[in-house]
Order: sequence, then structure tokens, then C-alpha cells
Amino acid sequence: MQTLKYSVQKDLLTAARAIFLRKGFQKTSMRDIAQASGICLSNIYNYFKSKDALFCAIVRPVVDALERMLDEHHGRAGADILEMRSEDYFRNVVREYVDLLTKHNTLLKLLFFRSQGSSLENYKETFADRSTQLVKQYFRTMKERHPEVNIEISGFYIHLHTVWMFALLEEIVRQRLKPKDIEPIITEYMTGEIFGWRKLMKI
Amino acid sequence: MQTLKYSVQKDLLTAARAIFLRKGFQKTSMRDIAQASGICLSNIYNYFKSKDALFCAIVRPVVDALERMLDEHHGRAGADILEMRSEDYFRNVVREYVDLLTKHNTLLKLLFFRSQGSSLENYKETFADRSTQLVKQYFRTMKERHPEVNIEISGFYIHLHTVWMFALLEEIVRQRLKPKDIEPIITEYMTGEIFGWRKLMKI
Amino acid sequence: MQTLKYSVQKDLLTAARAIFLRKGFQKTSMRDIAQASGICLSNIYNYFKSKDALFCAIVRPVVDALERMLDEHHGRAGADILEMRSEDYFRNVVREYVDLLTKHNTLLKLLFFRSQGSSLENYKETFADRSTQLVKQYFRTMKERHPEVNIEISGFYIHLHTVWMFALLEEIVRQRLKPKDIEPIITEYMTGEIFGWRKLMKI
Amino acid sequence: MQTLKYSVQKDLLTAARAIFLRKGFQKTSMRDIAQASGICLSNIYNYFKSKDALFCAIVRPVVDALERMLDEHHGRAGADILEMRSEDYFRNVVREYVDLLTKHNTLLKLLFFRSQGSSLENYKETFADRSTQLVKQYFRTMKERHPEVNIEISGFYIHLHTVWMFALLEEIVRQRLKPKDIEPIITEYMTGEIFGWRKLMKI
DNA sequence: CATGAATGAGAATTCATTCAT
DNA sequence: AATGAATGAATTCTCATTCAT
Repeated sequence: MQTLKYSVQKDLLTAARAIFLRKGFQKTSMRDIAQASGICLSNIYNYFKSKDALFCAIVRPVVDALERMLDEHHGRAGADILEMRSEDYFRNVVREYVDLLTKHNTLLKLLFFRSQGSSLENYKETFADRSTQLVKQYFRTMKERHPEVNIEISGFYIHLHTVWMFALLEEIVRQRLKPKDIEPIITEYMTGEIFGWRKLMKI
Repeated sequence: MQTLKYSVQKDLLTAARAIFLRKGFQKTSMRDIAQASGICLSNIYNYFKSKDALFCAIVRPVVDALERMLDEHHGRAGADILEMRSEDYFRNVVREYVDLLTKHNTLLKLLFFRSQGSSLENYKETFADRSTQLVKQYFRTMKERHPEVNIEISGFYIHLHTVWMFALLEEIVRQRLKPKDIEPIITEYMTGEIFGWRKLMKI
Repeated sequence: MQTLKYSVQKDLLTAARAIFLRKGFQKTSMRDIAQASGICLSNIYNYFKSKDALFCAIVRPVVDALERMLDEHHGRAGADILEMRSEDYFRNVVREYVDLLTKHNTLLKLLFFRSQGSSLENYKETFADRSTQLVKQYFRTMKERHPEVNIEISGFYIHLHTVWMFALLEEIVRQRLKPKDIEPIITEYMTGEIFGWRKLMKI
Repeated sequence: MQTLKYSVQKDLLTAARAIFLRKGFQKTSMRDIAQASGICLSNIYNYFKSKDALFCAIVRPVVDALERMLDEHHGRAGADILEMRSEDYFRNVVREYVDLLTKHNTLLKLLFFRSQGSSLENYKETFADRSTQLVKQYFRTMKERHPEVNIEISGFYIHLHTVWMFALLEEIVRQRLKPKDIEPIITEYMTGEIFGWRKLMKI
């Protein structure tokens, strides 16, 4: 198999993205997509094996980006917790989020609010859960290295802050903020967050 | 049509609520509800004119409660803004939220996370939008009364905090917190919020 | 649920049977059946939950009859092997087969030759296999009771004769023989068969 | 179009045969065949004009062999009926069947049990019918030459024995008997058959 | 010869809702 | 009020085949 005709694939993805965005995964029918993209209904299946696969393909870049962030922040490769206090760390985190929002504005919306009925319908919840677990694990590891750090923080608190982060992303996406407006918001939010966490952990 | 049998209506609502909660509005079929409630499929239509109407009826109490809160806090009947500084106001607000969560735990979940496909699928967003508008209007009114109050607060900020409030409610619902655990969380959250708002508004 | 409207169910079964018989399970579409029976396509699903279920319902009587025969002939309730020599046994067996053919002529054809694609597509093979196993087991049991009986008979032979039996049934069905013509054929066949088996087993 | 590449054709036939054998004609899709053979889907149509034509081409050798046998045994070129009594005739017939089974094991299975949906789906029945007609005709011809021969044999009997023959072939194919095991079975079967026929015909 | 792309018909099944009694 | 029956539109997906290059 060679690569399929590029322009058709592109038309398809573009049209599908627009409809998914407007109507959500479940209420969008393959007919809708066929009609909107001008591609024969059955031909869609030459490009994607199912409606779900099509949705996942559209949304993939942002899923990949989120997975990478999850891994880098709280995974094994994570930095030392005391870095939280450094300027560099702070700027990095901000840039990451700004990048995410700038590049994947629409896809975030799709993934978080239009995915019901697809295999990604629980992605947000799952992500928050996994994030919470990873943070807990990360804390335990850090505790060994820095016994003075307080890690008596409830799962509820951790989870809530992940969810709030998402809510912030969502708001930015919803309001279609321009890149230059995004950065100060993220900066301000992160300042508060990091400050809060450091206070809790006494570092 | 006259007086519909009360017990049937109750069975219906109870059964439907349970299924909507488990499968969501869209994936729940009228057949599912008929089967679970033991009420004949076509008889359901003697009680509710559509699937959507049934869902709305179930969820109505919490919608009413939210509307009332919206009205009381930011509507014309709202209190003076300087009340924000009083202990009473604070305690009232906390109690209101605790009440809401205690009484309508399940319905909140339904309304916020199981309503896709129904006419209430955008309730959360709509609520936040209306809330934002009301708050802005309220600020303008208060400005006339108290010119010293700063009301230069972005719509984004207002909207975001409404959404965060919802995210908090959602977390509490999700984690099935018990009433006694809810109060301290709300109290803590409200303390931070009111403090933040007062700082911004310089009151 | 009360019993569904009898006449519709009957029409449905009758029409479906006729089409299945003509075109086979796989090539028959639910549309075909709807059209032929004059019943709305989706209404069929109020009577049978799937195409397969419809087919099985049609064919059920003959499946039941065959299962009963299998059980009675070779199952635990089976008679002593030496009964093979009695007149009564012989007449019974003949009558059974004549009955089967007389009552279930059409259904046998459906089950054996029109079931491809349904869950019963391998019924004939499965039946022959199970029959072979049961016969082998039966022989072993009888060997204990009558050590003089020879049971050194290959699985191939047993299986082949089951299959031949089916082929005979099939021929009778195919040719639409009348009841009175069936009996002599079965009688003759059985005479040969029982004679052959007795010779092999030396009883 | 000219000379189609031999090796491609061969790959195609080999792959298709394997899949038809496993899944049957109807459940095998041209896509399956394309994938398994490594030949581009649309290119298959340069070699065979339809799925059916492909199936027929695969199965052709065994169809030819069967046609030849039909012709030689009962057709105009057939030997005198009294030859039935000779050793040579007997050995010839046995060898023929053993050859058929040895050479065309797989194709027989395809033709008899995997052809539903193709134009050959009724080959077995058709063959048996034609065979029956030919035998009847042959009998009439022989009657003229040998008036003492009894030809009062029912069509049912003739047809049945053809079908049994097929059932035997089927069993041998099904059980994957090895060539050396096939011969004794055929020999034994033929002994009985010829003996039976001669007795009936009084020759 | 080979290939990727396209096509239109058709498959089973589900659903909210209405009808007649 | 209650019920069984009916309906028509919709849904995802599959398939053999053809087209254009």
C-alpha cells in the first residue's frame, strides 16, 4: 500500500473535525462526514477503518502531546522536586502549556468535550486518574530523597488540581484566546499553583 | 390523561434516573427504561411526552436549585456587594453549596456528565455564561452605589471561576464524599475565593 | 409481555421458512422476509431478536426431535445392545425415522442444507460427531456387560454410517416422498444396517 | 492483457484456494484474497473476471475429473454392462476413485462443502441428478442388448447411491485419510456396491 | 500489468415515537 | 391508563466491481 491520495485524506480529516466539533462524536454520522467532505461514504473506509479510528486519528496529535507531558512531568524521568523552586522549571512548564494550547486548541476541545461515544470518551478522567497516581508515586520517591518534604496531601486535592488545570485549558480553548493572551494567564495560574504546592509541601 | 398514577410516575423516574446515570442520556433507550421500570414502553408517553422531557423532569430539582442560586447571588434580588465581608454571608454561601451537594449529589452528576444528547447538554456552559453576564451586570450596578470598588475584572476570570466551581462540585460528586467531608472542603475553597475576589475588588 | 399477535408471528414464520428454503440463510435478507411476510422490517425484531434467532425458531422442532433421538438411542437411557436382535426394537427405530421424516420434512432440509451462515451451520457435522462419540461410549459400556461382543469398529465406520443415514434422510426429503413410500425405504435400509452391525459385532 | 504473468496467477490461485477452504466462498472477500496473495485487489480482475470465475478456475481440475468419470462410466462411450462382472473393471473403478481422492482431496472439499454462494453451489446435487439420468438411459440401452437384465430399479435408489458415494468421498476428505488407508475403504465399499447392483440386476 | 481510489447497493439492527384498542 | 403492535428513518459498515492512470 502506498500512501493514499493526500488531498482526499486531508479533506476528510478537515471535514470530519469540523463536524465532530459541532455535533460531537456520537451525533455525527458517517453520512454527515461523507457529505461534508464530498467523499463517497464507503470510500471513507479506505482511509479509516471505523468512525472511532477516524476520530482518534484526528485527535491523535494532542493525545500524544498530553502523554508526553504526563510522562515528562511525573514519570520516571521527572526532575527533582526541589526544582519546583527554580525559575527555569517555571518557565519551562509555562511554555509547555502555552505550546499545547497554541498548537492544539481545537483538538483539545474535541478530545475533552466532543468525544462521548468514542473510545476516548473517558480520556480526561483517565488522564486525571493516572496523573494523580503518578504524582503520588513521585512524592513517595522524593520523600526518600528529601525526608523533610511534606507529602501528606490528599488524593482529592491532587485530583482536583488536575481537573482545574483542564478546566483552565478548556476555558482558554472556548474563548479562542490568542497566543499572546494565553501566556499571561498561564503564568499567573502557574505562579499561584506552584506557590500553593510549595507551601503545602514546605519546600 | 387526567390524574396520572403517582406510583407509576415515581417508579418511572427512579428507574430512568438509575439508567441515565449509568449509561448517559444518549446511550439509554426508552426500551431500557421501560424494562427497568416495569412500565410498558408506550405507557411512558402517557407520563412524559419525550425522552428529553423525561430527562428534564428527573433533573429538574437540581436545575431549579441552581437557577435559584444564580438568581439570589447575582440577580436583582442580590445583596449588597459589601456583604461579602460579613461572616454571615460566608456561612450562608457555604451552607448553600453543602446543601446543594448533599441533596442533589446524583442529579448534579446527571446534569453535568450524563446529559449529552438532551436539551440540557450545554447547561453547564450556558449556566457559566449567564452567571458571567449577571456578575458583570451586578458589578456595574454596585459600581454606582460604591464607586470605590474596582470592577475591572475580565470576563475570562469570572467565567473561569464559575467553571472551577463546577469542577469542584464534580470532583465531590465523583468521589462520593460524605456530607461531613464536604463542608471543610467547601469552606476552604470559599475562603480562598472570597479572599481573592475581595483583593481584586479592593473591598 | 403477553403473547404477541399470533397471526403475524405465524405469517412471519411461514414466509421466512419459505424464503430460507429457497435462498438459504445467508442469501436471505431481513428485507426479503419483511417484504414476503408483509410485516414491517423493524417489526420483525419485536418477534425475534435476530435473523439467527428467527432461523433457529423455525428449525427448532426438528432440532429438538433429533436431540431426543440421539439421547434415546445412544445416551445413558439406551437399551441393552442385544435388543438389536428383537423385532420390537427394529419396528421402533423404523417408526421413529418415519415419524421424523413425515413431520419434519421441510425443516430437515432447512437444517441440513440451508443453514450456512447461521449458528446451526455445523449442526449436521456436530451431530454426527457427537453421535459417533456416544456410540463408542455405549459400546464400551456394553462390552462390560457382554464381553463376547466385538466392539473393534473404527470411528470412521461409525461416522460414515451416521452420515449415510443423513444422506438417506436428505434424499427422502429432496424427492418429497409420500409417507407411505417412506416406510418401505426405511425398513429396507434398517434391515441392511442392523444386519451389518450385528455381523460386525458378532451378536 | 496479453500473456498474464504466470507466477502471479499461481500465487493468486494458491492463496485463494487456502482462504476459500477455510472460510467458504461466501464469507471470503476479494479483499481477503488480495491481502493473502499480495496481489493488488483490482489486479485480480486482470486475471479473473469475477470472484465466481476465480473459484471455478480453482476447482476446475476436479470438476473436469468428475465430468470425465461421469462420461466414461455412464455416457455413450461406456463399456458393456456385463463388464461389471470382470476383475479388471472392478480394479479400474477402484483405482479411479483412489486417484480422484489422492489427487484432488482439497478441491473436492472446496467443491462439495465450500461452494455455497458460487455458481457451483449445487454441483453435487446436479451431478447426482445427471448421473441418475445417464444411468437410466444407459440401462435402457443395455436392455436392448441384453434383454435378460433387470432394469426395474427406482430413480430413488440410483440417486441415493450416488449421494452415498459422495458422502463416502466427503468422509475420506474430512478425516484426511492417507492414500494407503483410502484404497481398502474404497475396495470394500465397491465390493459391496457392485455386489448389490449385480444382485438387483440379476447379472 | 499494476495500482490506489472510487462507487453504489446492500447488510443487520436500533430507536423514539405513534396507533388502535 | 395501559398495552402490544407498528413504523420509518437512521446507523455503521461491507462488498464486488470499476475507473483512471
